[in-house]
Amino acid sequence: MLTRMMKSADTPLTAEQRIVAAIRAVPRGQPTSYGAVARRAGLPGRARLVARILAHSEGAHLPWHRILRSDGRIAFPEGSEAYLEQCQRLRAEGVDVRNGRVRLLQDEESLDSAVWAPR
DNA sequence: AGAATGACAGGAA
DNA sequence: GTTCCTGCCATTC
Repeated sequence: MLTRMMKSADTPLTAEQRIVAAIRAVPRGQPTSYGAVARRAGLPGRARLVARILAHSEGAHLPWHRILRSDGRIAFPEGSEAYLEQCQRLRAEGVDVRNGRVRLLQDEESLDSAVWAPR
């Protein structure tokens, strides 16, 4: 009682904390979208908040490179420093990046469904 | 307070 | 498959 109040108690996580957690949960080699991260964090419609948090969280060691636009395209201007860095990091995880774009999985689509029902 | 901006999304064309 | 256009949300001018 007293002890649990002193620690972190039940302070509801802030929107930012939930989003950061959702970002950390994105598996290697399985990129997702800003909007999907927001939904998983329980904040539908706040894709732009996800983007803003990433932009301001340099040094937080987040897998920022796994977050793309809903259409699978890299969000940075083509050819920019960050763009190239993102391509290379994704490829390093085995992701097929073609022309600055990847194939995103649907929300309920798991990795093995993608493996066993490729298209 | 109103306008502009941004690592966006989804549907229309 | 595209690109284009409008809506969104939060912050900054």
